[in-house]
Amino acid sequence: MNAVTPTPRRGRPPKAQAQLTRSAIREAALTVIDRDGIAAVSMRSVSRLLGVDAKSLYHHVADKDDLLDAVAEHLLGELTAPELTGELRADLTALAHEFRRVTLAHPEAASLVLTRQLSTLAGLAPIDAALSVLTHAGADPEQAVRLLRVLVAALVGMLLREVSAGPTFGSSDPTDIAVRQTALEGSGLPEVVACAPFLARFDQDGEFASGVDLVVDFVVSHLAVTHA
Amino acid sequence: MNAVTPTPRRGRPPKAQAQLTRSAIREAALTVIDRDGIAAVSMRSVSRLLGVDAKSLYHHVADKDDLLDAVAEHLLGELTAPELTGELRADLTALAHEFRRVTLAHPEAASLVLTRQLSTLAGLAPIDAALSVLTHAGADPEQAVRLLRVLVAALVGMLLREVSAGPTFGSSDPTDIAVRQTALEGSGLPEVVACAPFLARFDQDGEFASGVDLVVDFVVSHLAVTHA
DNA sequence: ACCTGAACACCGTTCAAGT
DNA sequence: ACCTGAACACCGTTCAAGT
Repeated sequence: MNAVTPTPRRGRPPKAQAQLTRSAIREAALTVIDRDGIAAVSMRSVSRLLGVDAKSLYHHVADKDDLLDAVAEHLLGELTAPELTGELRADLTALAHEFRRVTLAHPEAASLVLTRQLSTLAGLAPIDAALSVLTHAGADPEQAVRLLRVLVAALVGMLLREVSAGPTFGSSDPTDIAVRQTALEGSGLPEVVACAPFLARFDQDGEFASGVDLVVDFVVSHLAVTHA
Repeated sequence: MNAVTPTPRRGRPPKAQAQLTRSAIREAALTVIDRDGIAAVSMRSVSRLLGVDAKSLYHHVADKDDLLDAVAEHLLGELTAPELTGELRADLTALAHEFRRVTLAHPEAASLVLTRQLSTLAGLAPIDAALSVLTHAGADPEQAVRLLRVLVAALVGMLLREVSAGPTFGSSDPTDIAVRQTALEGSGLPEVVACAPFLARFDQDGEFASGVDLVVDFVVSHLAVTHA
C-alpha cells in the first residue's frame, strides 16, 4: 500500500491541498471562472482543481449558490474607495471608475458582482463612501439615497452591457461596425437608420467615461439646485 | 398492443401536441418559467409539458440558448410603443413605464429580457421610438444615441434590481424594513448608519417612478441646454 | 472534524434508426 | 420531415460510513 499510494510528502504537485478551506475553494472557483467562464463552474470542476472530491466542498460552503455569493462578495471587497478630495465631481467619478475596475478585473465574473444580491454587509463600504460624497455636497439622507440608487443603477446597467455585449451590441472593430451598420440600415426603422453609424459603434472605455460624465453631471446639477 | 397503448384518438388530454412548433416550444418554456422560475427551464422540463421527448425540441430550436433567446425576443416584442404626443418628458416617461410593464409581466423571465444580448433585430422598434422622441426634441443622432444608452442603462439597472432584489435589498414590508434598518445601523459605517432608514426602505413602484423622473429630467436638461 | 463511496435524480446533446 | 432509443458525459446533493 505504501508502495502504491504516494506518501504525503511527494504527493501531487503543489496542489495546496494541505487543507481545504472556504477561501481556497473560493479562489479555485474564481480560477475556473477566469479560465473557462462562469458556466463552467460546477462543484465538480472546482473540486477537480483542488484535487479533492466534489462532496468535500459541502463542508465549507452550503451549496453552489453560497459559493458564488462568496466569490461575488470577495470581488466586491477588492473595491477600495479612493481617498476623497471633497470635490463632488472628482470623487464620484473616481468611485465610478474604481467600481468599473473591480468589475472588469474578472470579466467572466462580472455578472456575479453586478446581479447578485449580497445578503451580508460586505461591500457596504463603497456605499458608505458614495453616501459620504453626496452628503458632504449637501444632500440630505433621503436625497442621497435616491441619487445613489439612480447612480448605481446606471453604472450597473452600463457595466452589464459592456461585459455581456461582447461584439454583439456594437463594436470597436471597423469590420464589425460596418456589418452591424448595414444590418441596422436594413431595419426599415427610420430613426434607427438615421442613427445607425452611432448605434453600430461602441467604444467601451469611451462610452463608460462619457456615461459617467453624464450621470455625474446629473447628480451635480441636482445638488446644485437644491443646495448651491 | 393496441389494447395497451392508447389509440391516437383518445391520447392524453388536449396537449396541443398536434404539431410541435418553435412558438409552441417557446410558449411552453415561458409557462415553465412563470410557474417554477428560470432555473427550472430544461429541455426536459419543457418537453415534458408538451408531452414530447426532449430531443424532439432540437428540430425547432438550435439549443437551449436559442430557446431562451426566443423567449426573450418574444417578450420584448410585446412592448408596444405608446403613441407619442411630441412632449419630450411625457413621451420618454411613457416609454419607460411601458418597458417596465413588459419586463414585470413575467418577473421570472425578466433577467432574460434585461441581460440577453439579442442578435436579431426584433425589439428594435422601441429603440426607434425612443430615438424618435429624442431627435424630435432636437438631439442630433450622436447625442440621441448617447442619451439613449445612458437612459437604457439606468432603466435596466433599476429593473434588474427590482426584479432580483426580492426582499433582500430593501422592502416595503414594515417588519423587513425594521430588521434591515437594524442591520445597517450595526454596520459601523457612519454614512450608512445615518441613511439607514432610507436604505432599508424600498417601494418598488415609487422608486421606479421617481427614478424615471430623475432620468427624464436629466435628458430634458441636456437637450434644453444644447437646443432650447 | 473532515473526507468519500455509493447512490439518486437530474442535465444538454449526438446520432443512428425508425415512421 | 419529424420523432425517438440508446448512449455519453455531465450535473447538485444526501447520507452513511470511514479516518
